[in-house]
Amino acid sequence: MRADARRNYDHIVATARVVFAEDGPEASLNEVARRAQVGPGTLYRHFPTRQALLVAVFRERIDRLCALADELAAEPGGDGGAGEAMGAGGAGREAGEALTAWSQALLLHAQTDGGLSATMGDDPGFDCHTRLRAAATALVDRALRAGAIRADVVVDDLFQLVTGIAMTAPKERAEHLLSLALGGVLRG
Amino acid sequence: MRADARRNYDHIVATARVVFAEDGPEASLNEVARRAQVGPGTLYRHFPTRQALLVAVFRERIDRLCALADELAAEPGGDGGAGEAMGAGGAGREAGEALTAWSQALLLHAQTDGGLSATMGDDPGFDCHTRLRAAATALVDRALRAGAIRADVVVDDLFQLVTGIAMTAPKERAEHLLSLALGGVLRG
DNA sequence: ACCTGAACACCGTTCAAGT
DNA sequence: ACCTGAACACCGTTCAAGT
Repeated sequence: MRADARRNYDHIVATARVVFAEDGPEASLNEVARRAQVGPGTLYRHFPTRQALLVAVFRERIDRLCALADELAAEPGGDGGAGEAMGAGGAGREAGEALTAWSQALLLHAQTDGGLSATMGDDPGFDCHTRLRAAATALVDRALRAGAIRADVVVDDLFQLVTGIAMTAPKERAEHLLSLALGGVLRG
Repeated sequence: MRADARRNYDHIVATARVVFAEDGPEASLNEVARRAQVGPGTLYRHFPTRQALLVAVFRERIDRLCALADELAAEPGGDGGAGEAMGAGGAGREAGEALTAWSQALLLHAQTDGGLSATMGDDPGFDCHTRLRAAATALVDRALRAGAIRADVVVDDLFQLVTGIAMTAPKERAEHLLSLALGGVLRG
């Protein structure tokens, strides 16, 4: 990558971060190009779709979310064995708490600066949604094995509840709504 | 209202119903005007905002939802008295079932032809959201008095959960998600 | 190789001119 | 009193022409 191209790329991402924060994820791409002082063609060369630009802007945050999921999944108290299928033991409680904690982090991300848009639409090459889904799967599976959540819950349920709440609820109510929704997901 | 104006009005609504069903609630208003064979100015004269047009298209459906809420709220088994605050009695169960049934109807409406958009944004003069909210309040209050739902639940929680699910979940999964979410709302 | 920016087809919205 | 449709300022996106 040539030096001027690299500079343009970085400058576009930095500008887009500001513009998305101001105007939301539907912000005008021409406006981004204008403020980054490049032609619209240059923006489209680097980021052929809006998704691609959103992903570039939110990449770090998504990395952090994946890392958090990995940490939480690696904690002790994972499996509870067959005898603990009803989730009465401490392992079930910890698995449920880990899932709750991660859901809260995902909700916070989705609510901040339109992080949701970057996270959801699938995108060849990076595919945030798939990565987050994989990270979350470990947590959900562990909770299922420990009997901490309803047996008919799947990973996508978690995503759809969290993203739905992020889209509709005012910021102050979102946590409360998540606690309601998780109340139906968790057991006991 | 002059005869030709009335005819234009009706024709615009009928055309919009088709176009919204085809292209979703973000469909081009110029396209609606074109297909209704009126100038864009005529459309804007009758419907100063997109909301106003959406409301006109979905008015009947919203009326039906309000009527359903009224019926369900008028059913027997409403209050359980102070002694039944833990929701153990049949009245609590019925109040919970009524709330569940109405939530399912609201979900169905929100999922069909972008009914959500018409329902939500507030709109002086008709204000679907306010009307639906009032209708739902009776059901939620009754459920609260009967102890059928968590004490910290408010009407808006119900709306935000249902609309969030309608926005994010694929049609086939929506009912399952609603059952999860209501599992956290309901008691027992 | 990469950038530029004029150009295209659209959008929502308005408003002078008509009937 | 109501309708018309050209016009305006925008949008996303493309692509010949430049360096």
